[in-house]
Amino acid sequence: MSSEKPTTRTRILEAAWRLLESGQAEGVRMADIAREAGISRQAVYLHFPTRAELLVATTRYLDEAKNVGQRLAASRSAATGAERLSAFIEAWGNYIPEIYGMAKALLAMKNTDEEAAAAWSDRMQAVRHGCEAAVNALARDGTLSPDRSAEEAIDLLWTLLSVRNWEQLVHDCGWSQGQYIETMQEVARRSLVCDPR
Amino acid sequence: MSSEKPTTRTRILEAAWRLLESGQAEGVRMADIAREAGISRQAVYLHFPTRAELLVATTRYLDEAKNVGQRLAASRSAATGAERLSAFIEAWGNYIPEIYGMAKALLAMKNTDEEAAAAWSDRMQAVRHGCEAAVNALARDGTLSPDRSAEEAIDLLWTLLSVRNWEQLVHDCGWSQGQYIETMQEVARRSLVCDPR
DNA sequence: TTCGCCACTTGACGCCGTGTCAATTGACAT
DNA sequence: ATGTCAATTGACACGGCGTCAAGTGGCGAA
Repeated sequence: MSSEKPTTRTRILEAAWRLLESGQAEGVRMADIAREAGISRQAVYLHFPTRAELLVATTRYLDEAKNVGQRLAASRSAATGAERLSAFIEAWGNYIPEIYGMAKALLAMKNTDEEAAAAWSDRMQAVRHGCEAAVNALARDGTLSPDRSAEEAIDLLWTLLSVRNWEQLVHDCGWSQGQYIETMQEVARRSLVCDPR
Repeated sequence: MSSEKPTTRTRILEAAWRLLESGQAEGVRMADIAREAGISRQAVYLHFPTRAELLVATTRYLDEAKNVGQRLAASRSAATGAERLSAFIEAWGNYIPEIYGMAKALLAMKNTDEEAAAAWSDRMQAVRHGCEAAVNALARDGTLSPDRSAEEAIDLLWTLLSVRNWEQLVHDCGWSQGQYIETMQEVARRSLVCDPR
């Protein structure tokens, strides 16, 4: 349905991806993407009506290429709820840096663009479902901390794992990726698991 | 040095404040502020060279009016480190909603404007110092969790208390302010205090 | 009173980035 | 040869920010 030839459309998506990934996010204009794709600025508009839709399409393209679904699926096979929680944090946490450029651009557009906001919210709901699954696994085991409702636990975990938090710890505070993962796992365990082993 | 007459400058600052506070942040243009202040758009430029500087001046004005320093000082008088941590989280957490409009605007500008980025970073460093003081108090008591260096503990607390996290929990997840404060206190306690009472 | 200063006004303009439009080119298919 | 379709070139409108220049009106000093 969608993968036969190295089309212009694809070249645009890859150009956008390349620029966003290794990039000052905000500084990626339509003209830049066009140049990177070796195409005129107007040609981009032949394929994507607005900048927002191009960004959204790029996220989808990325998700496909990077195969998020499959990665997060790994956490589903964990035996206990606590293990599942850790596996999920590791899977998602290691995915963040790969989508960070995109995320930053989308997050910036979110303020002004309805569509970008919807797209971002959609992606984040997917993460939230992962959080929900992890919390449910804990609840099933009876190891979910009793201090919080399941709903609150999900909200909390989801917030803890936000891209912004990753950005602040890894970029602003200079944490390593490993440090980030381990700490998040531990904070989550201590905050959500009733007898944090 | 700065408070004698209800000057135009002040009216501008108050107009900006009013709009940002009860507002769609991003939708606050120079022209809007001017109109709100009952002044021509150009007159604003007679007092503030750029939008960024106006926003920065507005934060300063707000800080003065709301008296952050004094509020955070309260947490300094707590007896134990753990109490100090809780008091600090409460003080800062309750301050966030009052500056949220400003914060949002500044945060949005941060992407593109050097000066806004610096101003925001400056404000956030102040919060970080509060975090540092709380962590140091724990360390002095010997109740700082041994799993983390003091530096890491500060980074973690600072991140936990970010405006973005407040926004996500209170606005996106619909938490009440009380729910937010209590949960943050508990997560911080469990993550940073060695024998979380 | 008159002059000059100063804050402010009005209105126009340039810059930049997004998005639109129209006219043209060139390849490929039939 | 002709039609189609992707892409090109170049121009333009719009919205925001910031600048510039030429007023206007009020108030204090001479």
